[in-house]
Amino acid sequence: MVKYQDDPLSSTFAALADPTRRAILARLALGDATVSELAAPFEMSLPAVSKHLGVLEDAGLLSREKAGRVRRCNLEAAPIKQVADWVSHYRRFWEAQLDSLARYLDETAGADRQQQEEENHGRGRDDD
Amino acid sequence: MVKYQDDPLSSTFAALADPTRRAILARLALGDATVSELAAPFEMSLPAVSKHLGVLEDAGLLSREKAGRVRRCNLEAAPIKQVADWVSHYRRFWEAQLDSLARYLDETAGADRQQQEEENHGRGRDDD
DNA sequence: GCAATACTTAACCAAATGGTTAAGTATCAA
DNA sequence: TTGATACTTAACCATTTGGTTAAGTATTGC
Repeated sequence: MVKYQDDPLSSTFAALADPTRRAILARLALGDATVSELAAPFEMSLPAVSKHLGVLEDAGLLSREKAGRVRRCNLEAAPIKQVADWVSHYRRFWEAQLDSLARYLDETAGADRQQQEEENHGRGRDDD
Repeated sequence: MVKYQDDPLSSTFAALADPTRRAILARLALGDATVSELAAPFEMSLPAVSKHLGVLEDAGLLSREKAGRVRRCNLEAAPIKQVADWVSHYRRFWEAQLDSLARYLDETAGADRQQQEEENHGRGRDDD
């Protein structure tokens, strides 16, 4: 079936699709750490964490340098920038939603305010 | 093993970790479309596309409304905004890298240029 | 009503994922 | 050199994923 291989964005998204790995990245955002330090907060075995680190490393999100018998892990943000770039193409869509909400609020607040109570069944989004 | 279930960010990332699904979203960014229209560019079977749409819908990235015997699919950008928010926490890292790269280039271009060839084993990243 | 259209659902398969335990490797410390 | 430390690798397992084909379900048009 052969997935990704030369599809960096897919492997980045796949790497990020796991809460353990995102927690590891969050930890690394505070500063570099050894494998044991990264593993400590999790209940899973060390090999399991090691695999997660492998996935992150394959996705280019993490680099490791051996220093004696410990491996120092560093966050590598470049693939996240790729994600940010991909995401940016869709920004207008959620902003459009906010825009039309704002426009709606403007309109109702502006001219015909008395209509508000008659037809406040409108576009009832209040979870933003 | 029970994954995600109540981890929207994970299921969003997982949904985005497939080029077919990202292509579908890109198509939907041009306007809504029926299932057949979405399926047309791909060589895979219709059920396969249907499954992809199911994954996107489960992740909240797509909504479908039945109109007669066709299903109109719409892009839903809210989960992508969640991704953008997550990503934003890491923005400073790639900006920092670009900064330090710029600083490094400034330094090497500036003062001691002759040292470059003696120690260009340094931070040998050239794949940016 | 009957056939075509536009799907979805079911059943199946191979490969990938995420975990385990056990064994291996490299380094430090005594 | 021997043992502990810090991992990684191997082998295994259950579940998920992404595809297939075949069958099922609405809806439309004749």
